[in-house]
Amino acid sequence: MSHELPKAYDPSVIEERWAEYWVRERLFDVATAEGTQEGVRKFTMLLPPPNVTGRLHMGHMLNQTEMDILTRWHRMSGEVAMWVPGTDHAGIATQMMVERQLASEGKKRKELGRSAFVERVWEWKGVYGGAILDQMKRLGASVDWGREYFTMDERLSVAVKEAFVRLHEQGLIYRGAYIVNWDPAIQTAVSDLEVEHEERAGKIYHIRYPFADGSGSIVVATTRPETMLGDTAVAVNPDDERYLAAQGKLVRLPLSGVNGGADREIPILADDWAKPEFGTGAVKVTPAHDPNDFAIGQRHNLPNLTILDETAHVLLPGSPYHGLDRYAARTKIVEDLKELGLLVDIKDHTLAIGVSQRSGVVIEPRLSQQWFVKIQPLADKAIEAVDKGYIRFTPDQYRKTYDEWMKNIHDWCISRQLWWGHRIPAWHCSSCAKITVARETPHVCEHCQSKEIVQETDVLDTWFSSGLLPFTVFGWPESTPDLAAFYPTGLLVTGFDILFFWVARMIMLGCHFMLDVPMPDGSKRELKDAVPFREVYIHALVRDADRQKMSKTKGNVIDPIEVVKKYGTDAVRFTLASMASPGTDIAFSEERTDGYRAFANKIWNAARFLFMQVERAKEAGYSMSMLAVGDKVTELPHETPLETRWIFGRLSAVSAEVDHALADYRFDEAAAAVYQFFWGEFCDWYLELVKLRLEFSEGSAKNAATAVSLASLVGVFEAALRLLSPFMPFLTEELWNALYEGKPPTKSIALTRYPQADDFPSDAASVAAMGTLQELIVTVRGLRKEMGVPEKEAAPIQLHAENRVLALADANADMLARLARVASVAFVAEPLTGSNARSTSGFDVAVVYERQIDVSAERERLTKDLAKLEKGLTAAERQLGNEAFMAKAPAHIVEGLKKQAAETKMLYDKAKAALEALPPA
RNA sequence: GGGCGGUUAGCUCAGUUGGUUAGAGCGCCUGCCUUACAAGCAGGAUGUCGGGGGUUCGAGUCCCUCACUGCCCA
Repeated sequence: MSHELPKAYDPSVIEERWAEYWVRERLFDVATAEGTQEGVRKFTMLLPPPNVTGRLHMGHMLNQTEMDILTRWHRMSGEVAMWVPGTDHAGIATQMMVERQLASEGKKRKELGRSAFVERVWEWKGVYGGAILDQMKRLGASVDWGREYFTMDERLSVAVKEAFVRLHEQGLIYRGAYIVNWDPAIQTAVSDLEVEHEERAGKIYHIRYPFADGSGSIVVATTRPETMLGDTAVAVNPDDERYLAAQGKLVRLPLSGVNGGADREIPILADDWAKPEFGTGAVKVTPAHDPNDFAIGQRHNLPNLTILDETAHVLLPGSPYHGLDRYAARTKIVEDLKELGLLVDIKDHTLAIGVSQRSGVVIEPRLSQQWFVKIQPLADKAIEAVDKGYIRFTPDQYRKTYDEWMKNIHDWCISRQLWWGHRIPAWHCSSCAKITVARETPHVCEHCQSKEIVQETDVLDTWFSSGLLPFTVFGWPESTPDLAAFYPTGLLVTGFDILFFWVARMIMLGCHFMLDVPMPDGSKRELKDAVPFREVYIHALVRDADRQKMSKTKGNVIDPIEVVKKYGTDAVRFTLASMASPGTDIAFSEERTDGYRAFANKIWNAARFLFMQVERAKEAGYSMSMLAVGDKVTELPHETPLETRWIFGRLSAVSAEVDHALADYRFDEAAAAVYQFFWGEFCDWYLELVKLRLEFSEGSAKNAATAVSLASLVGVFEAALRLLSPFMPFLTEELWNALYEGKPPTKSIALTRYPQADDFPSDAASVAAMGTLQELIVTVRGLRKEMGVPEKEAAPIQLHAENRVLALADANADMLARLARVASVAFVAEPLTGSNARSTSGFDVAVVYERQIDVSAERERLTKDLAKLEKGLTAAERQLGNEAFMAKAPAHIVEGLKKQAAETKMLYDKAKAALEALPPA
């Protein structure tokens, strides 16, 4: 403690040092052995793997702050706390990133070829892929770096392959031609979840299709005229009387002729899908380019005519539209229809359009061969797991959201037409056209033994591998000690945006695969132990200070690293924690962060003060020894002054409060409790009061009260640092180490014990007595201010109260003198009601000071007070006069109200007397 | 179209199973360079709890309804 601390806290000079130290010393790595010990409590959690191409954003920082607070809290509470980090190979994003890089060199992916391209991606990953985890390291996330993974790691790839093969063997994976969401920019299928629905202003076109027999025509309505080239029918509702005669007829499809040939003829059929009230009531059916039309096509055995290629250009050799982009084709087709007199009408229409979340282009529904997971059997177990309470959601409302989604789930398209990702372990045979799915690369077709086999070119959806992580990170399919020790994990903390993408899929896949893995003791695993995690905490969105969603286009994105540079990691963490009330979005404001930087500075200065005192004490001959880590303070020597008994009592209560709040994921309440204690009680009151005891000037005698005060000051501060540590790990690490003069009992404050309520003596009488003194001090301060007593001038007071209070004031006259500049206390028998007096429920107090009374201000204050008191009194009396209330309300409520009414009456009378005593205006 | 949430001080938000006269931080106003801290100290002002109706001895809290607003799904 001999070193000097700078006057103001500068996080930038300490944070990087500690961040590096924590990683270098491997402080948060967990050995498997620790997790397998009998009776040891475990807290295990997976980091939602950030995208390997990503940079840390505010959402990550919130997510990681919450996880780090919880992990540090559990760790300090004596549990084996393991938080596993890793990154996701992010198939589409990474491939796009590298393609962009290639483009800048004038190269194309397809020119490079698959294996060279994949090699290139690995190179890219090696150079840039660690960025986001480096950012995490800098922010001090207390993760187990020894267990860091990447979803494309060899061992995880083996697991992915195994999962695929097993699902296939179980008949839960199939391949087929279905309409999928096709991204024409990236040229791959994407899942339903990767499509965002937007409302856009568009048009609806009414087009006349002439009957083939020349007997008339029918008008269809469509928002996508260009797809008419692929029409294979027109549908009308079977009950639509307008079209009864038309059913069964053929129409000649305009513009459909190729190479100058005749237009195709297609049937008019009846199908419920056609809604009479929509458009003209007749719809064109394009099975290969619309999911609903595809379903109609299935019902009526229509041919599927693909007329758009993988890039959404017309694919119809011989047609004048061949090669045109979908929108160019639309323009031209509309023009041509107009010319032919077949365009009946164009109306404005708001259409719901699917946009690829990845590339931003409009999704083109496309018929293609894809791989799917038959999801219902998995979903059934996933529903049961949550339904039976094996997995608990916080906030609880997400349980419903989850349930809704899970009950309306569709088969999952898991194939992607990409090169970067886990390649599907299936081989196509060119001899018999059958497919061989295998763990090891096969040499021959398993059906016909032909050697003409070639591996499937598609890769798996990235979420397929992420969904397996809760068990693959621990070694599945091998039965490893880690898997036995750490599965299921305890908690998952994430945002609602990936509830379906990831959370739901982990639950489905975990429940499915882990049910087959026996328990560590060899018994059969049940669903409750097959779940990937027991709790899910879903946090809100971080918005900007104006509650706007952050977006690159709006330009209101806050870079957490920038804010951290400006205010320090601890201040940003504290801001996020203090605003993280479950279910409420966070409006991130720098003003707030500035406030928490001030909090950090406050603590820093409290430490400076404390170190200063310890120095002086040493010079005065006091010896100081720190408590051993984890030692409880069970009882205090009888010389212990009131304020020290009080602060220990408060410390005990706050420890309990923080513990409860964190157990309920109430980061906001926990942060507020620590903040209020540290600043509002420890700094504002305790430090000021303890100054009374720390008299080290020459000539003052050594005494027990000083010794115990000094030891308590240091002890309470040390414990408070531990209490704060999960929220502000950097500041507390620095000060805690300073406290031990570079010889700390453990390698980090993060490895000490979290303060528990019964670690400290809690004396209710002292806490109550301090409460009375605080009220007295605050009241006197207020009076003095009002009366214009100069700040530095001491003034006598008069006090009227019961003996208990008088005795307290008498015994603690030094406190009153120090904190309220009380020169002397006179005890008076009569109630005090003058304009220099104030009354509380416990006492009347008057400040004795000659002054110019601001009569009008005083009258205003008293009149306001009186009105408030009268209102309260009326309400209370009405209640007490209410027989029903007296009869039905519980006794303690009635008692409380009676007591309160009496107090209010007393205060009312006094205020009234004071008002009447004022000289007339 | 279906579902879920929100509306409390100037701003951002708390408010436990209904229980006494609704809180915090920031901001605002006033006075202080009080030897840890001006990133500070002390004092102060600020609310028809979105509107209406109901249940109850008692409603910010429960129910109905309306308005506004956000999100998810189709």
